[in-house]
Amino acid sequence: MPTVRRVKATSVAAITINDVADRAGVSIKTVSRVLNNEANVRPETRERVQEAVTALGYRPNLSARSLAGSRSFLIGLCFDNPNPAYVSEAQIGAITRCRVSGYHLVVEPVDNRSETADSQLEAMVFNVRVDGVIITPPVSDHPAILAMLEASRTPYVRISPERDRDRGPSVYMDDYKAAYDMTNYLLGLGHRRIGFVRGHPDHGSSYRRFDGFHAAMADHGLPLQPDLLAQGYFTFQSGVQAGEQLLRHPERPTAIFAASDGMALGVMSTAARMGLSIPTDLSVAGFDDTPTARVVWPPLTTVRQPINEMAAAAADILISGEARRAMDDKLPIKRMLDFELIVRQSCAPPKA
Amino acid sequence: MPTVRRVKATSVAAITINDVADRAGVSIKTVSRVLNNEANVRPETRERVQEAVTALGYRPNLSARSLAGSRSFLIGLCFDNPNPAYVSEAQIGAITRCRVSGYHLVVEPVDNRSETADSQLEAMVFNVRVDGVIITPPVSDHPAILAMLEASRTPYVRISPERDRDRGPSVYMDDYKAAYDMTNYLLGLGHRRIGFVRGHPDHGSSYRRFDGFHAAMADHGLPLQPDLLAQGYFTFQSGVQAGEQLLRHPERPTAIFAASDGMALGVMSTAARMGLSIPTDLSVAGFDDTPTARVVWPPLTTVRQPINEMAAAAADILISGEARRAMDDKLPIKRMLDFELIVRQSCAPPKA
DNA sequence: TTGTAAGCGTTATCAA
DNA sequence: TTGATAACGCTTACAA
Repeated sequence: MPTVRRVKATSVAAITINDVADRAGVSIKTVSRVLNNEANVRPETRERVQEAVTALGYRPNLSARSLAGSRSFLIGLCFDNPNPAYVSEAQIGAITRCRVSGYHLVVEPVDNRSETADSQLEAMVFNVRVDGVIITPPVSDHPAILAMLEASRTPYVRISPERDRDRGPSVYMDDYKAAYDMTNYLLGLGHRRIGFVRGHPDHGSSYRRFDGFHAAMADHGLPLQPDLLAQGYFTFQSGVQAGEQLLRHPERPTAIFAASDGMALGVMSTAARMGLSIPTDLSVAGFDDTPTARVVWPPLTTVRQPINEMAAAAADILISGEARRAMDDKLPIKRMLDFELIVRQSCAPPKA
Repeated sequence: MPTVRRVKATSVAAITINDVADRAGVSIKTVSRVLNNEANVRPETRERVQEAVTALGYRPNLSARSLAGSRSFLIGLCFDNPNPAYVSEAQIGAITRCRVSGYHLVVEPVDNRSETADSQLEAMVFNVRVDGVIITPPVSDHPAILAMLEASRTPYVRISPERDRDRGPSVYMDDYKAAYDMTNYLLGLGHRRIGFVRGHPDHGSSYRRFDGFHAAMADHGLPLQPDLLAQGYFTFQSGVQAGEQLLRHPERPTAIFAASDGMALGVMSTAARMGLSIPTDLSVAGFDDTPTARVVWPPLTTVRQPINEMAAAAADILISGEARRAMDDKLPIKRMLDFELIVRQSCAPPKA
């Protein structure tokens, strides 16, 4: 009876650090040094090792590195899923930064409303042992998740946190300045009676956006007019109602700036129902650049969040080790990124 | 000078299999047996071990398992990004199945048009050593990627492949039956003159959808009328043109079934321009259930692909080991999943 | 049914 | 500047 040879799954025995060391005529420790860009390796030795690496097509085994060392080369991305476009962009941004340093991204969708959402993340922290976790909103405010991460001393970066903004490293955009700039844009078109639809009172960004609007108006010598202010809740429906309130005003605004695209769309629909044409009779601006914003007619002028860039920055903070150092030193890390004003066709100078 | 004690990143020394073995009064091998659900462990021993595991909150180190064994407990998900909603649903589906078996998902966006897209995946295969890769369309047809995966003997599952449908395991939906059922639905509403907008001739699904339409009509004794057929290319614009062609017909159809939502939307816009109201004057049905489908007015009746379920099935084929066995045995694996008919308000019985 | 011992492929220690 | 050698925490022979 012939002997049955069991072969490993990957039929060709993978090339290891030993093969490289043999070929380069050095010890594995030296190969390791070159791989990790450590100092104290003679240039010619380094070169010889590098030659062997490429010649052999050597790929360090991540599991072995992780087991022996202190890094797993894995970053976790934790998100809830209300907005696929947001999550998708965040993933691209994070991956882009990860690739540069040979890191990989492990995704972990969680249910943000669940009290036990942290247990879904635990496997990533304790079994996979990711080197850090990026958390997108609204999960970036989940108390149990933050607590679990801190207890396990896992570095994390929050994207656009709302509450406890000084807790742990975070990356966000300048809502205030974005609203300021958008308001300035409308003022530049010649508008003076500008209505504003506020965001949900539970969200910090609502206040920052309102303050930006307020400041721009004030800088143009235009005091706040309460009858040009409406309260919204980030929803389409609340935008419809805010639109009704603002547009049935005897001296109705020539422009309305809503603190979210959803509400801006609601305003547009109200305007349409009232026979007002956009942007001729009314200019409308939104905030967020949702996919629908570019599909409606006329396409909505709005603010794009730098989602991609924020996620990349978050990955960078993790990979560079800043997050861990900040954790040890109790230093806060904050990176504020630039938004983008997306000018489409929903705004025009006021009539006559 | 006091001694500086360097402590590992995770301040609390992690609990290992040794701790569990000690507490349970067995050898680590027995703990390993229990962990991996191996046979030949006395029930009471098994219980004792399990007690120790929960009492200690033991979490096996994935890197160690991966290094020693043949599994990494990591599945890769490879996708291009034309459609965030699709990718997002696929991720949820894959993760759901992964969680059941303690697997995690590593994401890898690639540029499908790039000839060297496979090199982006190589790190996942050779460094991370994922246990398998799920590939979503259109990457599921990328020749270099499939070749690389096969050469490295990495199990993979293709979702909705178009070309070489017998190459490797795949999961897809029944385009034929979906088109058949949708046509039947229109026939059930009383339509007899039904126009059809064909999909892009380069896509296999176009033919399967057309065949389903054709068969349903034939089963109702309605022969194919060439003047009720229009060629489209999955785009909005091609839908506009197809709509013009079909609707300027002297005896115009009472319903139009387009092989994609994009084209259906184009048909709707043409109808609106011609003063036809939907669904009173014309019923329109689409295919794909894109996000826009539910936003337009009237909301579009369409077919939902079981993206979530397909990804879950793909993960299952990988995790269960079917994919690897199929690779060894050269057996094809195919799983066809059920679609869903999404009835919204764009279809109604024909007038009089 | 259980245990001993030898890896798995790296990084870390410490001596040369 | 280098290199033996010992971890790292598990699985897998193989033995008992």
